[in-house]
Amino acid sequence: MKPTDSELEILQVLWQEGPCTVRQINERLAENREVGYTTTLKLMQIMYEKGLLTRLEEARSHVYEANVSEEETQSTLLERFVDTAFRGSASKLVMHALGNHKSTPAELDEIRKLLDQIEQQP
Amino acid sequence: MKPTDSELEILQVLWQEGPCTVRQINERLAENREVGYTTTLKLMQIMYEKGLLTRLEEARSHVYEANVSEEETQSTLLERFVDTAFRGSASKLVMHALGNHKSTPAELDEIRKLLDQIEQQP
DNA sequence: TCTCATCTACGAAATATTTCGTACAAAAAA
DNA sequence: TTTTTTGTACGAAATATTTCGTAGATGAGA
Repeated sequence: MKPTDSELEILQVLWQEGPCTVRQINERLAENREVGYTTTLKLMQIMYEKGLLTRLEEARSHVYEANVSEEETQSTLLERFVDTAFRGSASKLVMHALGNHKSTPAELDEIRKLLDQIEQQP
Repeated sequence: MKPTDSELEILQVLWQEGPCTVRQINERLAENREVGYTTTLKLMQIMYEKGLLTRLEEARSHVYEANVSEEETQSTLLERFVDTAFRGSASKLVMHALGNHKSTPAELDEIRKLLDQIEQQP
């Protein structure tokens, strides 16, 4: 399941904040760009129909929760992205990403450790 | 300039093959999925108007060429992708990419060298 | 010359995505 | 109780993207 750009924006808020009402999401989105309440509502209803979100209808204002994990979504999107933008070459993508040196030394160390792990497997 | 998915598909062919006619592109695209000739033509005309492609009109069938480099396009797309899918964390993306995809030992070595380079800069 | 195949241009349909207005229910405030 | 606020549902407009049909030009071959 590939979320659209707007859907991903909503998922990001839910992954960071946990369960939210439409109003809460809308307020977070509105920090960055202008967006009407019913726009956000409609999007979340669609996402609910698609199974991207679950919701509790007990209170008058429903509480929504992400029904896909951040990790799994990132993997899905990444796979597609590697294919379409980097012709399937994950290492090329990695080089590019590291090339824009925005990573801290600690992060670089973590990557190095991961490399060690991978190379030590037979 | 962010190319759409279809536009990126066409750019990929041009980056691999060099200058092409619409027919050549269409044949390459048709290897993977069904797509009409005029569909490809129209897309390439739009890309020309946007400045994504240049073209030689000397022959009856125009010869198109990419007007944006693969590298620069990858950087643009990557930056956006890191932000939307990985909240701006390039290192998280790298970890995912290395974890999910199989890279050859040679590629992993290259990455390691790049890490060395980055860390040795003051 | 007279088809026939192939090309461009371009309008418009088809599809996908995003945005919003309106109707109506229910809680909260006056 | 009456009014105001806040919520859902949902149709449909607005926008973006993709697809295709048709018209007309041009060159190749009969």
